[in-house]
Amino acid sequence: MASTTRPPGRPRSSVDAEVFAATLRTVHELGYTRATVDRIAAAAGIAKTTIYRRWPSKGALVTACLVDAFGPLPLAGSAREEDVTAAVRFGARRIAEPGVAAAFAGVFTDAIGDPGLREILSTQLQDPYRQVLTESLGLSEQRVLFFIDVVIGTLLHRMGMTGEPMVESDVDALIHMLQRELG
Amino acid sequence: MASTTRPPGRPRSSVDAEVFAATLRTVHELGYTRATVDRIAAAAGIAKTTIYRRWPSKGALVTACLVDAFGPLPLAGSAREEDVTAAVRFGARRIAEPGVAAAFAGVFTDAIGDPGLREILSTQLQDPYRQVLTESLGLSEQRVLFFIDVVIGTLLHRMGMTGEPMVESDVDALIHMLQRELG
DNA sequence: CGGTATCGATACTAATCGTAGCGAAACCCG
DNA sequence: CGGGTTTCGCTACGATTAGTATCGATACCG
Repeated sequence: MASTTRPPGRPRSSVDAEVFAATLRTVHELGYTRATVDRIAAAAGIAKTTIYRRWPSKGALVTACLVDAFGPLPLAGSAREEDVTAAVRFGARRIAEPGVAAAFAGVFTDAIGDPGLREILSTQLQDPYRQVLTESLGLSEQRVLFFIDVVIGTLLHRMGMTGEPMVESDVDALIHMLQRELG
Repeated sequence: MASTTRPPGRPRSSVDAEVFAATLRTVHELGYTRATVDRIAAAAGIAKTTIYRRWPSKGALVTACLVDAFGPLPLAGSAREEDVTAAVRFGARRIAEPGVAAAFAGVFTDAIGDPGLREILSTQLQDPYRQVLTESLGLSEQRVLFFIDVVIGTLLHRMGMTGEPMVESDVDALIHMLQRELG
C-alpha cells in the first residue's frame, strides 16, 4: 500500500488545481507565447517561484495541465465501432475547452528543439493514450498512430485556426470517415 | 503594365531566396523557438537589421518563407478525384520538406494572441489556398474547410510529433478516406 | 520548542524581439 | 565625375521573459 507517513516540513499547499485553471485561462486569453509564468502565477494568486518548485519549466507546467485536462480515455474495450465514436467525441470535447488547443500547440512548438520537454510530453501525455488505444481497438501500432494523427491533428488545426471548435456535423463526418477506414 | 522605372537609391540586394533557405534550415535544425532572428541572419550571411527592413517580424518572415515554399497548388480544375489526390500529395510533399512543419507550427502558435500576425497568415497563406480549392473542387466552403483541416492538420501533427514525414501507405490511406468522403 | 520543508517577495542573469542611429556602399541622373 | 537617394552592415539599446538565488516568515510534526 502507499505510505501514509507524511514527510517532515511544511506540506505543500493544495493549489495545483488552481494553477491548472489559471494556466488554461491565461493561455486562452493571451495565447501560449504571451501567457507568461508571471501572469499565470498572478492569476493563480501565488508566487512565480512556487510554480518553479513544482514544475521544471513552462512547457512542463502546460503539459501537466493538459494531462490533467484530458484525464483517462473512457473506452468500453470491446465494441470497436463504439470505441471509435467515443474516442473522437472525447477528443473533440476536450480540445474544444478554452485554452486547450492553444496550450497544446504551444507546448508542441516548444518541444521541437527541446529534447527534455519532448520527453516529458511523450511519456506523460502521448504514450498513455497511444497504449490505451492500441489495446482497446486491437489495431497495429501504425494504424493507431495514423488514427490519432487524423483526429488530434484535425481537431487541433481547426481550433487553432478559427478559435472555434468543430461544428457537430464535421465531428460526425470525421467519425464516419474513420469508422469506414477502420471497419 | 507594371512600371519598369527603377526607384532612386541603392537597390535591394537579391538575397530573399537565401534568407528563406536559411530560415527553413535554421528552423529545421533548432525548432521555431530557438531559431532566433540573429541566427537566421547569420546563416544567411546578412545583418539582422536587413531582415527587419524587409519583414516586420519573425512571424511575418516565416510566413513569407512558407508562402514561398508552398507555391501555387497544381490543380487540373475539372476532375475532382484527381484533384483530391494531387492536392493531398502536394501537401504531403511540401510539409515533409525540412523545417516546413516546424515553421508552420511555430508561426501558428505565435499567431494565437497576435492579431497582426494572424492577419498576415490568413491573407497571405490560408485564403489563397482556400479559394483555389473551393473553386477547383466545387464544394461548399464548409466542406473545403473540413477537407483542409483534415489534410493539413494530420500531416502537420505527424511531422511535428515524430519528425518523420508520413509513410507512403498512410498518405494513400488519407487520400482514400477523403475520396470516399467527398465522392 | 526544535527540526524541516514550503511560501512569498525581491533581485538577478541570460536570451531574445525589435528599434535607433551611424558611416559606407550602390545605383540613377545630369 | 558629383549630387541625391536608398540600402547595407554594424553597434548599441530598451523591453520582455524564462529560470535561478536568496532570505525571512510560515506551517506541520514530534
